[in-house]
Amino acid sequence: MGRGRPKNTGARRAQIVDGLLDVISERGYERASIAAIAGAAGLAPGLVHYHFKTKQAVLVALAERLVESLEARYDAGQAVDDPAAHLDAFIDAHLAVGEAADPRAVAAWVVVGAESVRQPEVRDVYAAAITRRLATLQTLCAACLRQGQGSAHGASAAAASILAAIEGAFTIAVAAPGAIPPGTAAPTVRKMARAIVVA
Amino acid sequence: MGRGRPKNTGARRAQIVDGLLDVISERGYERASIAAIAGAAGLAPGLVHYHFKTKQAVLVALAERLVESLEARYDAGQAVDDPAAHLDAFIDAHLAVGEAADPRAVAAWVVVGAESVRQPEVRDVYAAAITRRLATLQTLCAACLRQGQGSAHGASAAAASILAAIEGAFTIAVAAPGAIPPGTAAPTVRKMARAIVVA
Amino acid sequence: MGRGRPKNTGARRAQIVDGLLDVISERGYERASIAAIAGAAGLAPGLVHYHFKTKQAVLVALAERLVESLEARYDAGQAVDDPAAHLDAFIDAHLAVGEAADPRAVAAWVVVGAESVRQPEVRDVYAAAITRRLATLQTLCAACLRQGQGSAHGASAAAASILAAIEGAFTIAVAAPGAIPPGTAAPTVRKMARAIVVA
Amino acid sequence: MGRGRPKNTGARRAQIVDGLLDVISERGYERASIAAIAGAAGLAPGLVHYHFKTKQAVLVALAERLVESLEARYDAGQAVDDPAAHLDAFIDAHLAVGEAADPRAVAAWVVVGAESVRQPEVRDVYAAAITRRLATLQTLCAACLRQGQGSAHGASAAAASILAAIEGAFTIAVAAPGAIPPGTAAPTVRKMARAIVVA
DNA sequence: AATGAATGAGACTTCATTCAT
DNA sequence: AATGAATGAAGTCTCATTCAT
Repeated sequence: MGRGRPKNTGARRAQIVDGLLDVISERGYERASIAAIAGAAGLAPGLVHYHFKTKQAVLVALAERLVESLEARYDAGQAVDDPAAHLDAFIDAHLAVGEAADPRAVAAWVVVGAESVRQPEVRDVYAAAITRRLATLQTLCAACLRQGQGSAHGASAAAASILAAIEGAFTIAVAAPGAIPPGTAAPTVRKMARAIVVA
Repeated sequence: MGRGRPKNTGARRAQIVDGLLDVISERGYERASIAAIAGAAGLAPGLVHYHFKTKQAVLVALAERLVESLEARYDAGQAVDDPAAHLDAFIDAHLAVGEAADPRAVAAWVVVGAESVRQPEVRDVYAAAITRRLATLQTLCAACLRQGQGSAHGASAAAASILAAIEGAFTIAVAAPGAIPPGTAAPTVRKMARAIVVA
Repeated sequence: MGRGRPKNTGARRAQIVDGLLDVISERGYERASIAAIAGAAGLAPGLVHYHFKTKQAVLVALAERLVESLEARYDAGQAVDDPAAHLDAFIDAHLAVGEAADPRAVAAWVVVGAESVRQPEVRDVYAAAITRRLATLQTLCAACLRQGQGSAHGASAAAASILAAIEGAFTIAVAAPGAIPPGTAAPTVRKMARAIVVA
Repeated sequence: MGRGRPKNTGARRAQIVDGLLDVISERGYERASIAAIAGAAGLAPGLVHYHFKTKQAVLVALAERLVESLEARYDAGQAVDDPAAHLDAFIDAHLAVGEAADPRAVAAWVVVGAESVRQPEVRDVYAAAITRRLATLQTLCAACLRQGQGSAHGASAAAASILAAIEGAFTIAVAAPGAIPPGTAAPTVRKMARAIVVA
């Protein structure tokens, strides 16, 4: 007896998450029906619930993927030794996404943030990502501050400011497009960051 | 004249908007059914559509009220003459809301931002508020910069950074509560603002 | 003590029936909400149920008015002595309405016919009108036939044909406008009538 | 291929249209709620919107079916060569339906005519059917007239009269049952038709 | 694994009717 | 007589989920 059909669960799950990303970034979560997700993924509706127990599970999977790809993008740029350069790289990793690389991911991320207000499972993923990035940022800020002023005092507040500016730039880019001229968010936030970790 | 039942639409509309604020801040827009809104407002469900044409119209009214109350809060603090003090007042007006005064309003504002991704009528209100605040901030930043460095160069970028930090602090406060220690957002952003409009 | 406010029930009722005629002829009975009727009549919604017990009563009143005005139109043309002329006058009285005089009344009449399928009270009015007109027509046809062929045989069938042609012309005029060129219905049916009551 | 559940949309759609025919002919379109339609069809309410996008689409499908069956009924009787016999066959095809064969279809057709006053999509179907039948009738009348009087003059008016009489007989049969004795409509209209295409 | 039908709850919205003023 | 608010019961439609094939 053969082994039956080869498993392809991983690929199918990815395909479905892609479908949600498509729909969510164009029409929001409320309009992201199972049928719409399946349609965007090129699959039959019934298959979604074969690979995911609930619709919410798809959203959580998407949130996880967005976080991973953001973090991967930053990790990729880690070679140099200058703390200030690291900080710039961190900001670019996030806001480059926000402007050029993948507007769909940004829109989806904003929606995930909003959904996390009410879906605890989503919030867990979102909050964990925020916390992790805050920690990373704090380390970077501390290193910069030590080099500049000799002490790491204020690193936590600086990290919070920078992360808030990044997330806020996402929100504004999606909800009030045009308010911030394209291409200016990354340099602006870089400049702001330097101002507070050097002084 | 004076015959017949007196009108009370204004009061009822406010009551309904209150109901939406209640529900939205606790359970999000998706769960804010007409029945839930009416229940929170202590009214019969049918009344909602007597005073508002659609559910979206209630959301728009709520968005408008949130904007108004934010702007009123800032306007109330306008007496001094020092540009830096004005900038501080602006930030406090927003982030004080975000932390102490009315967490329901902050949660609702974040949801409005997310809904505005897909509902053009909501986006109009949201984007207009962002644009207006950006303009105000830019004026404030320009005044500060002229006092400090003699020229207003960079006022636009500074304003964008500050507003992004404010909006981002809202999002994070709602979606990842605890990531930023309560009470620190306002002073942190104030410090950041000073760093970039003085240097 | 005075006599209080002078009664104006008759005028108000007519006004309300007018409102229904307006709405029904433009949007059909299904869309004829009390609010829409009152709006078209320039009155407050609550007043409709003050003067009519139910919405259906308004429809019945409208049906009665339509019937009356049709019959009045025919009666007005009754002076001559030639039976064939009377028959022509009868047809013109109906189809002139159908084409030039008042398209609103025709549309309303077609809707009344359809509503009478399901509302017994409306059907009573409609069926009574049909029956009455059939009797009138039969008399006219009999007179014509006697003059032509000496006997009234076939008057009943002739009357039925003619009335069916009239009602059918109404329906077609409303539901398939353009199928019958305007202005041709009356002469065509007149010709047809003459063919069957003379031969 | 062959895997998965087989499609059955065609059969289900027909079943649902049947349900609407049932309800509409007994209670009118206004009472034909989705629940009532589904109930008459023996299906769950949700299924209706799985197979039809809107309720109106069901009505349009019903209108199309009524038209098809009428036209099929006439086409079936096309063998002879005598134009007058064709004309008789045409009339019988319609009015036989109206009297004996399927009173439900007649009632439904009258309602469709009334609904077409306000629903453009329904009107399209209805008007197209009227136009097509008018064209057919005109050809038949022209053939009869040429045989009788040598010229086809008046064929158009004759066709309009006959079609109006047919549609009117439908309306009267439904809305004022009993006004025309059962079984007399077809011979009466046949006689009328002969009178105007022979003279 | 996959397809697509089926279900039933619940959403928004409309509206006839009643009622307070 | 008149106004306009209030109610609650439908109605249409959407959709996550389940299930037969």
